[in-house]
Amino acid sequence: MPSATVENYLKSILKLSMECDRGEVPMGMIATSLGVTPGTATSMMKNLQKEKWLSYKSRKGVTLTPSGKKIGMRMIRRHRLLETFLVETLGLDWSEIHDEAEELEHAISEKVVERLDIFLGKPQHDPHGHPIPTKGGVIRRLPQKTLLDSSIGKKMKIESILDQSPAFLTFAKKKGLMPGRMVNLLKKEEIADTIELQVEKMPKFALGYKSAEKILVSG
Amino acid sequence: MPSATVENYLKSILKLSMECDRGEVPMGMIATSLGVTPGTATSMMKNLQKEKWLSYKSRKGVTLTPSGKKIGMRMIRRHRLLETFLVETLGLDWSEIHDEAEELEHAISEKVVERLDIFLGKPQHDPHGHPIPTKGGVIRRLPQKTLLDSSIGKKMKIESILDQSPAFLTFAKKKGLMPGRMVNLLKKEEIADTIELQVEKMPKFALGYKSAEKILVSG
DNA sequence: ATCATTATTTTGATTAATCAAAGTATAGTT
DNA sequence: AACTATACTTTGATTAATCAAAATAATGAT
Repeated sequence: MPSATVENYLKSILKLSMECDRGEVPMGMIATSLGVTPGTATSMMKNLQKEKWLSYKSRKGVTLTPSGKKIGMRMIRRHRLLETFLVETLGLDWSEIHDEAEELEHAISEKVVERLDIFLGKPQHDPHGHPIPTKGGVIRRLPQKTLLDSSIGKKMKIESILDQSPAFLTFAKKKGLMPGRMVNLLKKEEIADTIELQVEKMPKFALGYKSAEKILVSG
Repeated sequence: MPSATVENYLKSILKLSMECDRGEVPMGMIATSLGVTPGTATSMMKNLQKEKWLSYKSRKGVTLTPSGKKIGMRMIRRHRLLETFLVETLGLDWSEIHDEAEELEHAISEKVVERLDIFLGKPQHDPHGHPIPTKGGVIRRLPQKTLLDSSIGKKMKIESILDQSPAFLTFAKKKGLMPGRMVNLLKKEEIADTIELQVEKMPKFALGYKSAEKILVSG
């Protein structure tokens, strides 16, 4: 039974290893991602290795073992199911659910997670559009690309918003850029560093390249 | 922001002070109720006093301050709302909800508690029949007595089961002795140390005095 | 009142998680 | 190759929560 702290380390390491992947996750990323000093991260890695949740090579980095990955995945599943519950059932706002879920994910039992999953109708995505891993720890992934890379004139479904900062989320919401909506990329203005787009029946508008890369679409 | 441990101490002390009340709650009860050694309890009391959550008199015992009572009440509210949610919404069994709620009550935020309360329709009682304190920390209490003390022939409503052990709960459930049901005390057999009773349209049966004192009724 | 029992407090140690600051590699210039 | 900056590790200390066992007080029976 890992502590809440350990669960957080394993979840963060799993996420880091999925994003910026190069076999090993370097110490520095772990420390910043968890908001601890590098020394704390190092000493924690030694403990996690002792428990066989990961393998740690000094000044190289860290790779999760299957059992470590399993715990990390479990935490992601819990987090995303909880976020879904908080929005769908309790009507909390998109922007406030992350911190709530962050606490609850350590307190909820396996049994309650599975009941929640059934109650919610086995959702595939959380309110941010992130896929919810299965009980077995598998992420069923659609082929996705960023809005910037999608083809002009083809209607795409918004899958998720990568920048989860309250500021960006609020902006995105106002423009209709929410998971599930259909979006049409009208044109790209390379020189102006903008794209023009239209979400369903809303007015068209422009978006910077940087922001367009924060929107994942499929279809 | 008290830690989960502190929340547990304050909740337990509040409960003890409501049950066996004599002004001060003695150390021994606190230690056993929390499953720690007496020494641990003593040193904890000193910390809690430093934080102004209670006042501690050496070899006398402990009384909660208003702020300590408030935290204790908040935990009871959370616990009972969570138990209600687990049974009503997720369909967990009566006998398994206590431990789940015990964990979740420390992780849930004020906001989520209140949303949950609304979602559940502001229930007055948890599934065991225990009253749920209001947000302000008030327990609205009906006049209640034990089944043993109720008058013969008068139909009473079962309010709660005092013995929450799985064994007793399972037995009570089988016999229909559940909060909300109407019960009729048919006769008392002082010599045999039993009462005879009937729950709604179920067959009549006998119950020992000791067990009859574990059922709270009103009406 | 005296002594034994029980209740409580003290003391000294332990564990998990953390930090600050000092030390050591590694990588990237020049 | 030498040097500097960055990345990482070590060391020593701290805090909250706990225990075991020794010390002390209170209670109750003789």
